[in-house]
Amino acid sequence: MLPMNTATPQTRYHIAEIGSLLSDPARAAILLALMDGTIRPAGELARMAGIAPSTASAHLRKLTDGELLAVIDQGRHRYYRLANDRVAQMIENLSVAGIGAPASNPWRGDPVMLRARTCYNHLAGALGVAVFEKIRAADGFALSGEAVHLSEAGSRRLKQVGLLDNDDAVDGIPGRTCVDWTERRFHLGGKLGAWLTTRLFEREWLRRRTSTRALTATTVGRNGFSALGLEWDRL
Amino acid sequence: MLPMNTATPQTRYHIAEIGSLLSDPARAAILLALMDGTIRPAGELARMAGIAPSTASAHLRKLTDGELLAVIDQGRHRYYRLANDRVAQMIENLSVAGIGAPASNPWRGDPVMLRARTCYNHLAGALGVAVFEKIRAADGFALSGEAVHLSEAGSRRLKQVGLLDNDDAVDGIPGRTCVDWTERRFHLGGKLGAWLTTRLFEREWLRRRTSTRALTATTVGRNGFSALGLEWDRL
DNA sequence: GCAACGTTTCGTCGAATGTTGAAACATTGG
DNA sequence: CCAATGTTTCAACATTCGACGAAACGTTGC
Repeated sequence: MLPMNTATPQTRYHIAEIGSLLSDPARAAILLALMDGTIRPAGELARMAGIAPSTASAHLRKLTDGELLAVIDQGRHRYYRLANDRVAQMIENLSVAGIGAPASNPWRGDPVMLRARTCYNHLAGALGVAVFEKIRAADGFALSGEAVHLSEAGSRRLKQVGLLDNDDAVDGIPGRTCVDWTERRFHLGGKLGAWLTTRLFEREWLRRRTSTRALTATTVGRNGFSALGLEWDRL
Repeated sequence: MLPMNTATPQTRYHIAEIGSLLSDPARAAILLALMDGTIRPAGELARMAGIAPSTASAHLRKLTDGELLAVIDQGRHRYYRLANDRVAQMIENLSVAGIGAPASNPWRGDPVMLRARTCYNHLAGALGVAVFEKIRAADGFALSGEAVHLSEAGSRRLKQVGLLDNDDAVDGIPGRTCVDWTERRFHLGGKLGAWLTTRLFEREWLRRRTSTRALTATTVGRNGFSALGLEWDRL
């Protein structure tokens, strides 16, 4: 046997391992079902993937062993979730490249998804990117590498538009920059991103569309974003 | 059977299909071998992956059918290459998330790779991002979406530092913004990125390290980058 | 305790996939 | 035209992997 490429000794197995986890439609369905950041029990995931509970159990075991999923024990239920937002990002990226007509890609075609959607547990799409940019433009973020923290100015800005109260403690919440695959720019991820997104739901700025990751802005939200310098209708 | 998730009808199969292609170590090795943008004949890829030519042929067929690879017929040789830089990017992204200790990720640990490397056929890493930023800061790019073209000012800047000649016709070459996974910023991809990178090799600013995608700057290159406002040693 | 419920384990079946050598096909160069 | 070289096809084999039902395991609530 002639000498082979030794430059990437373990990476190939690493890639193959992740590929194996993604190579099954049932597992893909499970991952996609959790892409909105929800936490779901095994039986429900089985139903959503269209397979028997026992089959799902095997798949879930593989996915957790592979550290793509994490599990939360709660009595006779076992709730599964994506291990972290990197996994979500990876999956979002995956379906963009490669096979088939670009039309088969939901993010290429669906303007509703392009405008505003959740990526794992935080805001993505044109709106996600725009919000990130507006806050950053106001020096609202302390950035170092991919780490993000809300600055003094950022807190002030959020209070101005009514998204932050005086007794909220968000200074310490760590965020991360997250690449928005449709916009090819950054949006806010990490715990800070999740917090802000939760707040947008609480304050009723945004509402989830049924059975999609797409989001719509309420009238309150439109006004709020407008106060941030963003016009929903122009996104 | 209870109702299942109909929100993503075909995406799951799409993901599973790409996952299947990545799920084999031999195929992963083939893809990794082409990650530096090289074009290689089937036999060589077989050798690099450590498999028989007949086996490699089967894998290559799958990869081309899946549009992850493209093939260039040239006499009795068939040269394979990555289908496009999206595929390269997807693979680079893949190995970041998921299984195993982060230490097993080459881009996390290797400072040489972090500083300058090729992504498919163009420049990436800290240098790639910095070059993109410097040219952009000088209004050197016409940006629209992910499309990039070199502007008047950009041509002028490149001529100043000796990377562009008067008889070069680069106005029409289409570039694309490409997300740099280690830096979490943009660098220049597409045909324009490939052109610039080729030019950097031609002018001997950069040299490939043996058997890696990592790059080193020559003395000429250091001076050149310095003229662009970049200090190689500070990257 | 006991019944109901959710989840996992186990055994088995069938389909899909990777592997190879030998043979066929294609191209080049004498 | 023929030999050498590179690539693909073919047939056969071994292995892996997903699917399911039945049974075991664990938890909750009466």
